[in-house]
Amino acid sequence: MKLKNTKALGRPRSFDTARALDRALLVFWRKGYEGASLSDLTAAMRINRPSLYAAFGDKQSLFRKVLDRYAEGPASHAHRALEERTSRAVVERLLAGTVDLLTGPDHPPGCLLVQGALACGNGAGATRRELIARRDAGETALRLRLQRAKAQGDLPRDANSASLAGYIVTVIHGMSVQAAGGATREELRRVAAIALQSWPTPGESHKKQLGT
Amino acid sequence: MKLKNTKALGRPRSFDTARALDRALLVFWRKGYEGASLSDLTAAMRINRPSLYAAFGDKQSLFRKVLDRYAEGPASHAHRALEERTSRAVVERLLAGTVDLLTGPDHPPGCLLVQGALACGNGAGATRRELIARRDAGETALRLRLQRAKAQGDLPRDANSASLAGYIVTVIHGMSVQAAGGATREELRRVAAIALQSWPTPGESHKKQLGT
DNA sequence: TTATTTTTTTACCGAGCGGTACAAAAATGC
DNA sequence: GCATTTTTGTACCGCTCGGTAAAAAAATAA
Repeated sequence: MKLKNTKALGRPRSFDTARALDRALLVFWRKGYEGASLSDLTAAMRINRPSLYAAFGDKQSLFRKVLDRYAEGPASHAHRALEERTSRAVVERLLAGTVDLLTGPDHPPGCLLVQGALACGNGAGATRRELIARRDAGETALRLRLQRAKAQGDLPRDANSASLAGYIVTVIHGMSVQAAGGATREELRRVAAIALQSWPTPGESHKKQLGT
Repeated sequence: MKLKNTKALGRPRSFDTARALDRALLVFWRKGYEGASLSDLTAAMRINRPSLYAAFGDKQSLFRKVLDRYAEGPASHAHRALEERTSRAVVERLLAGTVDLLTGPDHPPGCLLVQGALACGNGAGATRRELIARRDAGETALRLRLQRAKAQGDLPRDANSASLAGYIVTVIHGMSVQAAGGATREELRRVAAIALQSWPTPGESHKKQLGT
């Protein structure tokens, strides 16, 4: 953490970096990593190119900062959902919050982590892998939360945490594609409701689910 | 239909258009519409640029022909799945065939209709909308099949065909994202199995599902 | 004031993009 | 043979891409 306990030397920056990041986020969200050109970005951020490079580094570095802001801002519901008391409440809140995110009126539809760089040219391979890693991190966090639920008797002992987490994450990613295609909030809520029907009840045992 | 009842005039084409299309398909599949450059395409197709334009038109026209070939070839399981006798068999076969497609060893992972152009720059907007239309067509075909199932007593009268079709398509699109991120065939089969658990039983009635 | 530091502005770079003009090459028709 | 038709190979077009050099501008330090 850098403390600004004294006046900075040199010409002061004329823009707010957080605001500029938010504007860059909207561009990447709508157009993806490759589809967002530096001209698109600088126009939206209302800064010129050298200022962008001085403040955020190159395009890939800017995108990573945007991803961090996305996780702390628009997608922050996911962290809170994992803190619910029961696994059922966790996935209910996770799905409900995701539907709201994917169809929010103040930004492009869909999920940045999905449509940022799903398939891309050679130049964006590193960014694509970065997004895969962040999606995997989310799935892992949910899996660990479900394992805890099993230890607490909140899920059947024969429930498969990894498969259940994979299922929920799959539904979330699928809803992201649906939202990018124009699905409405109500449609996605109905999808989420059906998805929840296959959620195991604490006492119940599902024959086809085995192991950890 | 043009019949080639006589020898064609002029210099004969030195490549097989179907083979060339298959090679272009692999490039678009892996890199998406924008990520696939004309140099990528001509190199993979083993033809030069003017030959490509003469045979297939511009990039967008080539992509549409590739989409048609994708539907008739690798993704043709979907048509066959809809012909199963019961709605349960339809979705089981649809999911199983989709998992095999998404993780096939002879081509890139994932679904071309999803990762072809999910979010993109201004130049690919028309292609993006084309993919949305094709995904919607698939969802509509499934919805109509489920409506028929209801009429035949194969699904509860209070089942919502549109929501159920939306749910299955969402799972399929989500599995496509998972596959693009490296999910294995076995992982996706477990996801499909869980997704099927919320499929309604003919006689049974689900309180939260209403209407058509 | 003058020196120093940082940001802004303008202009530009080489590379790659999608797309095409043009002429040589290879077939058929006569 | 020779004209005609189509495809091939080469070389190129204007444009946009991500990224940067260089100097003017705006602040602090002395």
